Amino acid sequence: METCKVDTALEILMGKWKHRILFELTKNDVMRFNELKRAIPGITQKMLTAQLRELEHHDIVIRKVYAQIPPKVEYSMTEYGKSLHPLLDAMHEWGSKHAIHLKELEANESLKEHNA
Amino acid sequence: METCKVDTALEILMGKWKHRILFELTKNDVMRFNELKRAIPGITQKMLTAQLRELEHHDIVIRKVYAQIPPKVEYSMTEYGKSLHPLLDAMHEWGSKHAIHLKELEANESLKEHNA
DNA sequence: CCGCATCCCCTGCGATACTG
DNA sequence: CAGTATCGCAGGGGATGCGG
Repeated sequence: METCKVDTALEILMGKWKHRILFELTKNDVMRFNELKRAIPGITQKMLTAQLRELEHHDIVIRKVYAQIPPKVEYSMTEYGKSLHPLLDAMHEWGSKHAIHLKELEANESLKEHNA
Repeated sequence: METCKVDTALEILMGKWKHRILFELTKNDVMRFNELKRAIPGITQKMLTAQLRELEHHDIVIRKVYAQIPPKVEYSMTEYGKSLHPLLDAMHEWGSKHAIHLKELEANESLKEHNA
């Protein structure tokens, strides 16, 4: 195998909010629209809808509509989407360690500036 | 731990070419500028430079300059950057499987269109 | 409650040309 | 060989308002 398939994985995560949505859906198995919106500070309705649609289109997330008033829509990960869990966990773990590393870097840089 | 650190990991990979660069640098331990450029079809000099600079700034990649004419610059991953290897592998592996899943999805959709 | 439509801005990226 | 400098555009994404 020669070609790089990392981008194929990244395509799924691409977009400013997709990973946050997935992160929430790994913590809570099933969530309603506004529940997600509240859980993700800063996201707009437009973006939440758009990103969810893309995830749905990629068969990562499933959308369940209850025909009632007021409307009720539930989102959850598909069985296939759940195959992303280990990956998300790994990224989360690496990210946590990197956050620490970042602080060290910043500390060093402010030292340099201080000495300059 | 409550906050999502997946984005911290994604920040490293963000940008159209970063993952490709890292992918090459996992295959070949150390590469020269033009060697990378040749290995990554479609990338421009500007982008290659920019992305390398960011990776360098994040302490993922190291840049070694030889003071000679013609110039010679070598890029390689830092020890710290190598901690990304397992993650990149995992993404590559998931991506490979997903590429197959994608074909099934497309097949289903063309079926739907055909029946419509 | 859930979502679509519209407008607009900003930046990521490409193309191209120039230097030590 | 290994970069910088400049220009320009497409589209991702924010703000806002309407609709079932």
